[in-house]
Amino acid sequence: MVTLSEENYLKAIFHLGRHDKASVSTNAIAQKMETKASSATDMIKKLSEKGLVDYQKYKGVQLSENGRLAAISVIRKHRLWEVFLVNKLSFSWDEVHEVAEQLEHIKSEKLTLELESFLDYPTQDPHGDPIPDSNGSIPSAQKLLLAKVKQGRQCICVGVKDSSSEFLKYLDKYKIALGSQIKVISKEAYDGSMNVKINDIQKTISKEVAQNLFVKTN
Amino acid sequence: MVTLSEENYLKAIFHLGRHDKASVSTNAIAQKMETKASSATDMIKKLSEKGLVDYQKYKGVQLSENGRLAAISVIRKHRLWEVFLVNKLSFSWDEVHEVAEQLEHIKSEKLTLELESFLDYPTQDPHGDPIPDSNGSIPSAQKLLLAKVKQGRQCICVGVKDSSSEFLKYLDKYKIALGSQIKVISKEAYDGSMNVKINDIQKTISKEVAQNLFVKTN
DNA sequence: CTTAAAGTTTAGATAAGACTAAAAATTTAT
DNA sequence: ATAAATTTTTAGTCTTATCTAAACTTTAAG
Repeated sequence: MVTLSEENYLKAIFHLGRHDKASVSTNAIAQKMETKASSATDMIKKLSEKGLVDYQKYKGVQLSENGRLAAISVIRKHRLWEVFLVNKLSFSWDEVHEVAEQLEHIKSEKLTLELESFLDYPTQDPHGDPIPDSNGSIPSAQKLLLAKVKQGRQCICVGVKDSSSEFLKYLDKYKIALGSQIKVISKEAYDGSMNVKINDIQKTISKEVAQNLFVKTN
Repeated sequence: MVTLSEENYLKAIFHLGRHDKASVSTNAIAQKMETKASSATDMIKKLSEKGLVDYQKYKGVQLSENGRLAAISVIRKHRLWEVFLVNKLSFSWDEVHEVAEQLEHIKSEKLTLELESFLDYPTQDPHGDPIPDSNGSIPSAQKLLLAKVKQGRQCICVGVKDSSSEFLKYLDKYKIALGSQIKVISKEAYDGSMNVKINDIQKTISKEVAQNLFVKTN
């Protein structure tokens, strides 16, 4: 049995180890979990004893195969519930996180499968993040940051890197949503800002925004 | 903040104190919670300090107004989720309890309200139990046990007293569901069994079954 | 009305998960 | 290459919810 707390740690380790595949440091985990390094060490030991992570003292951890599957299962449920909250109940994409953090821990294989079917097998959550399937495979989205898009190119918004409520509200305010057409008119070398057309409306976008918006070029 | 464990105790006390309004004994609570009397005492003290129950040593407990509201809130969520599982996902009425026991603890007022709206404001769960509204009022169902129905009377199945998986499966097997028409043909004084017509099909029903089926006479 | 049985509470222990403070290992800088 | 800084671990404590065993109340029997 994986406890609620263990699930949260596994999820944190998964997210921290996502990009570079070096091992994840105790401090990084503690920071993500908003706890102290000593607490992280305690939990790491427990996860290690349960075979969910590979751990060597002072060298950080990596998820084992079982740990990875457990983490992905939680992430899958989190994202499915987010879709439910937005598509079926009237939550907006900046309101779903906290509730999904609770719902992701509900233990029922049948529930997850039925929910997935009820939602018509969505492949991404309201922020554009991919939803793992029941085998733990994660559909890879070939997406890039808007900041990387060359002048003159057209693209489609497919996700956000920062899914904080503040950023999502900013996007809502300017009618930027998943699927929005974005054309890069010009880029300002000085501050990294961009001149873009979003759904045919011209707007200047800061570097901060461009670095937190994922797009797909077409 | 009411913890998960506290919520479960409050729910247990609510159900135990439902019928007679005498105070609920420590042992009864311990038994319902499948724990020891000493553990129940500990929790009772905690609930008492939080003002959720009225407690006098050796005299049992009663829910305070706040405790009652907290218990009802949990029951409301439990029953709404059961409706969701049966009406929206394809759970049968004997499969919902365990999952609803988890879902009932999700904390989000908005979620509960939106869920209720999504389900079109149901007034009872799949077992015929009333769903409290957001103010904590419980619609009273004027129902009685099938065992009490007089010979020759016609009635409608509106709920179950025993919602164990075994009983619900028995009912499914003989096509007895909420809304089924039941006519009492005759009653056997010796063993309390009954001869009934259920949706025009004749059947003999044991005392055990008749004492666990709620009906409304018309 | 006294005593035995039943029910309840207290005392002391345990496990999970967190914390503080201090020790140990590693990394960085001189 | 060693000292300083940083990171990580250990040791000991706390809280929540549980347990066992023992002590204490209440109830029931005679």
